[in-house]
Amino acid sequence: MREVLEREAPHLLEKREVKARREGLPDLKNAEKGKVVLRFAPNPNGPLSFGHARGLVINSTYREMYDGEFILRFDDTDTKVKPPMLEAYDVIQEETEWLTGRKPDRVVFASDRIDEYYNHAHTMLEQGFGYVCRCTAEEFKEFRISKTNCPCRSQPISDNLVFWKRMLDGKFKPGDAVVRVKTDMQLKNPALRDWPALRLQDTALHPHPRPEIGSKYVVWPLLDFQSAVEDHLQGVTHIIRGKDLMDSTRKQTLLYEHFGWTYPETMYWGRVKVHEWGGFSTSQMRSDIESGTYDGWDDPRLPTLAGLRKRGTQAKALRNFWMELGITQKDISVPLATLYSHNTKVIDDDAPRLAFVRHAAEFSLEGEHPDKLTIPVHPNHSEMGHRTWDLKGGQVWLESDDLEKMDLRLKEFADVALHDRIARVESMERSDQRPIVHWLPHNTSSEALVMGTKDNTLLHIEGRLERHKYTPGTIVQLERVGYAILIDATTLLLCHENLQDD
RNA sequence: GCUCGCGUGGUGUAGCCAGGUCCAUCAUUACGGGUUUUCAUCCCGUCGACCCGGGUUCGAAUCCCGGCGCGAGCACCA
Repeated sequence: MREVLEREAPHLLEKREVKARREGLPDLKNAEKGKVVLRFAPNPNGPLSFGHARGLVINSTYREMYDGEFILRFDDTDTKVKPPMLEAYDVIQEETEWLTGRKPDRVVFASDRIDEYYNHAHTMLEQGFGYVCRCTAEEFKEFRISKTNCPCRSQPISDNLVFWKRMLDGKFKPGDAVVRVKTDMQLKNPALRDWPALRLQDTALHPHPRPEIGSKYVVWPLLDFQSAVEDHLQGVTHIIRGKDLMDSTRKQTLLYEHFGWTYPETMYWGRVKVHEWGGFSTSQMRSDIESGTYDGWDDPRLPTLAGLRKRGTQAKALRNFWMELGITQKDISVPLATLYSHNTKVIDDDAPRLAFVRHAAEFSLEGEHPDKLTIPVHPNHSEMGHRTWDLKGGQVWLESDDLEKMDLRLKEFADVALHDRIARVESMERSDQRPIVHWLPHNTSSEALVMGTKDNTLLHIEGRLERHKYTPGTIVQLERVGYAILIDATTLLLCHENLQDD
């Protein structure tokens, strides 16, 4: 068959290659191995959220694919509306390393680069493609809507330079003056018309949280200007970001044309909502934490990286999750089950099994039975060893919900019949089809607490936990309950939201 | 309103740029079955989709036009 095709229609064979399922991310346009520079630029107004992980995963994966460079940049140029949080700078760097598996090649603080932005603003005014606009925001909005030039647009360069100096010297109040990029007020897209590049901020009242910056500057660049200039300065070759920034690309391209620069290649992803979480914003979480609604940024109910990590979500699972979504521009809504499925695949092989008996009821064991029991740590991995239970004293704990049936098989142990508070051993061998339940001997267990989340509330389940020597942070599987991470020896947190129990 | 973008099973995703091998990929969910002395893991199976209408073409998920739906931007936020 293949020979015939090769002879008669070789093009059909080539097509098959093309249609094979693509592995991983699509190729970058105009990318040369070793010469790709990517960046991820969050506002450090809080720790990273679930959504930020996409930017980190996609950009850092391309860094690996192309043996390029990855920059982590703090876009911390707003001190009032979305003020940075001092602790976030370190937290974000640590979280970035955790998620991507290595440190960024460069870390850039926009607030350290203000002089660079000033220089470019000055160039812009000097060369006449920017101007100082003294209209109010409302006045300018009218001009934007009516496609008419604002009076400031035509003032001479010398005036612009004078006004610029007065801005820098603090002679204007916030709102009194702004530096705009001259584009064209006739542009079809209203968002692009003479967009603002730098504005004034009252940094006496709203100082920058970094002590070395504080109230040092009153003129601050806006995102579109700062980001555009910095991308050029850092030699960024590819920008991959949310499609909400599409107009940013268009604005910035106009600025690049003025400067005679070439804009990087861009790609976008759409909006992602997680069904169970709905909408969260960093500022909203911040105020909810301050008001005590949540325990902190690592509250497991919160869609933060810290919260996910605390409940045992693995970096690898997050990476797989975002890689699977890829970079389509579709706006999507995904269920947490998808993330949990990835996480389960990552953790199961390494999760030692432990018994946790919920709402435990105590029984006395009667009848012939050994006083010791040895069972595997992991049913699929004998190399993980075994655990030994001490049955001396004959006191055992069973789960309240399992007591509806009087005849039960204690897992890995014996068939028993329940009567009052007595469990009589009927057979060590499995003798019938009675249900198999997990259980614990009194001597090998302690009281414990398992926490979980459900519908944005915290669950607390009390019970008996098998004795163990695992350290906090270990992820175990509680048999018949679910995966959980150790907070301390007798406190655990369920990794995945359990939809059917309790 | 203006501007931009996106529409493949319940949820995601591949295929679309370079039309035929697509009665459409893979994953997830649900359901069923198997392995297993866990309601876990693993394995097998089943259900299930090209937004609508025209056009081009021998042939359209793929190209063109129109409609509809959804989303984003139009901040002196990022």
